[in-house]
Amino acid sequence: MENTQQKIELLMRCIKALTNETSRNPSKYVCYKLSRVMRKVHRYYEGNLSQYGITPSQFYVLSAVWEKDGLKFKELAKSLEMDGSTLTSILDRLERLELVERRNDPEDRRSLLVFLTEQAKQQISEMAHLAEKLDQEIKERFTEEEFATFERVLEKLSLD
Amino acid sequence: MENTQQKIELLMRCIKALTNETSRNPSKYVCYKLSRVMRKVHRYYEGNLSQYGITPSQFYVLSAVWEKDGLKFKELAKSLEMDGSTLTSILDRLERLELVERRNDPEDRRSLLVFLTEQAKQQISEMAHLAEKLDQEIKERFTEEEFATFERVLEKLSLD
DNA sequence: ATAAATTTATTGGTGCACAAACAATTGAGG
DNA sequence: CCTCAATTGTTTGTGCACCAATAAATTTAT
Repeated sequence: MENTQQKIELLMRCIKALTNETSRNPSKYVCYKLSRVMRKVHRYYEGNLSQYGITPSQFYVLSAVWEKDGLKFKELAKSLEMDGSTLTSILDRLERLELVERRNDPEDRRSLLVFLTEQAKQQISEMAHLAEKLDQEIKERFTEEEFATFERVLEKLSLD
Repeated sequence: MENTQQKIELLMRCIKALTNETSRNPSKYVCYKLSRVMRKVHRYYEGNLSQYGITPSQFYVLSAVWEKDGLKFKELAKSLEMDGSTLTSILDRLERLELVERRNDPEDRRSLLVFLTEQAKQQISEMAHLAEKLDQEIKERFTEEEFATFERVLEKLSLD
């Protein structure tokens, strides 16, 4: 009887530990989990993209410009949900790498338009291919349904 | 007949757009989705934790020290999977805020031990309570099974 | 038409995140 | 011992990410 009681207590402690209900460890927080995983995946992309001399964030910007060449700075920032000042600094680096070009908007002198350089146009599809491969590697580790749920939750969280 | 053909083409384009198979938009990449959501959730935590004058990362460090007071710098960095130099700068700020204290390790003069201050001990449980509330708000938006799958995928990604 | 409000991109400042170089200390092998 | 290798934490440098303040241009209101 006592033995049973002890077993029950042990099991309850296990459950609490597993569900992190009373733990003080930060790994119980959604935000912490997200940032940890994001950093890990980011480093993985980073290590692979480094052969092109660019970072993941720079790659996202290039992809967005690739999708719509010559779009406005403002639209670019909006589509990437990125603060304008962050985009400014990324464009500075991409321009120094001669992958991107800023041109004046003939219709609004406050605004500016962003274009890929010829060099970037030649490289970007190869970069995208690499990124897709990395994605595939990640997805392979899960069932389709599992990963679909994962992405659905991400999608829902990115709204609001 | 032609009409049917057109419909099929339209539907196929829809499916491609939905599955992002051929899209150049960066939002198709797992890494991009992760970082976007992470930033969003991070900002949400940040806005709430700001009443205590700390950032999410600082909160994670405080929580980890709260869990095990006086642990070694090295162990702390390892448990948070955080680069040593990052932890150094966070501890600098937490020490300036008088929430944390660095002490020499009597057993190894290279090593140092990290402690919460009295002030931090008084505040940390309230902070943790807030963070749990924020987590709860996020989880409420999904079914239990959905979120469990989400966390399981995160967990699996954070390994290896 | 002109002053005021709004929009657009940049700058400056803070706080991560990480790699590389470094100084101090400890451990191991000769 | 004593040198050489390994470990520990900090510093330095780069790249985001975001806020607040700014300057230039445009729009609105009067």
